[in-house]
Amino acid sequence: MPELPEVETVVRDLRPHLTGCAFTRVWAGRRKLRKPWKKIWNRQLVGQRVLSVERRGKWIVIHIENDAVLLVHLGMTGQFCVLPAEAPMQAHTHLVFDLADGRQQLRFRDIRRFGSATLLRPRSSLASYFAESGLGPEPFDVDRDYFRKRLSGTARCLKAVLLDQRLVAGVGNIYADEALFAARLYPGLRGLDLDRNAVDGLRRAVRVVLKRAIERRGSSIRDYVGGSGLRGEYQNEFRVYGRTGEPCPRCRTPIARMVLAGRSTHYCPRCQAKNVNPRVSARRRAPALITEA
DNA sequence: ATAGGCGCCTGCTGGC
DNA sequence: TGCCAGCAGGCGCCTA
Repeated sequence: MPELPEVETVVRDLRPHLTGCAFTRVWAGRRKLRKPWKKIWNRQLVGQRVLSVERRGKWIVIHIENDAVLLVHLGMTGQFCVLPAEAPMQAHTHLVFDLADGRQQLRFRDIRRFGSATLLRPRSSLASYFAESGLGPEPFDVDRDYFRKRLSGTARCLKAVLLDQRLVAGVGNIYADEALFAARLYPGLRGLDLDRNAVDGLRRAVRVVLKRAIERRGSSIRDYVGGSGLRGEYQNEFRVYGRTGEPCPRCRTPIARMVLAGRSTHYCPRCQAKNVNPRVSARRRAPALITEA
């Protein structure tokens, strides 16, 4: 579910509630998440204050006193909210952290349990944790040269490249499709098919789409809510994602759907050209890419 | 190196 | 009405 804009929204919502606040009690349910929660972490967290709440890619990073980090991933259906302690406990709530004021709780809820919560100690292991997974740079930190280099060197399709967290961290299925539409690029093009302009355009599109989605507090299709329980609004601005058969907002051609990199992929068959730069260089059209619909 | 397939989970929708 | 297949915002593992 949650991609960079959703996780960023959660982090921004949680930050004012958690920063400087101590955990007074931790409760963990029996059913395990992607990684099991260890009982010893309860004791290690109680009495400790939150130093900061940050985001890295799709990860929520909560720095705690006592040289620890609470690392949370929302998977597909994770919700991480501060709620009044008396709020009814919803089904699929797996972790509850009582906050020092006694009136509020931080709760982790996850229907499909693809999410995870881990306590890392010491804090310095955070860097190696991300390094081992090869987590790439934040999209807003990526410069032109890096993007050109990584794109030109790969025969993988653009959709797969954008979903690969090692290249750029935080893009998921929705924003990959939306960015490719914004850049007018066919998702099945290979990285090395693109000229410099196209690569630069894609980098720009990723940033613009993510930034706008953050402004709209992310996208709520079914389960996603921010850290305050509020839904996002960007789903109202989708141009292709989930709009199979509806008219393209630019040219009215029906939006098409195909499976790429194992994921449902939505695009406009007319304005997302299979050749790189249709208006400028029809010559560059690669024959292998203009067959099949 | 990379694509494809599966598994991990639950819940909802649409077709018959 | 009921059943079943297919689908869903993620990711890691395996195989070819």
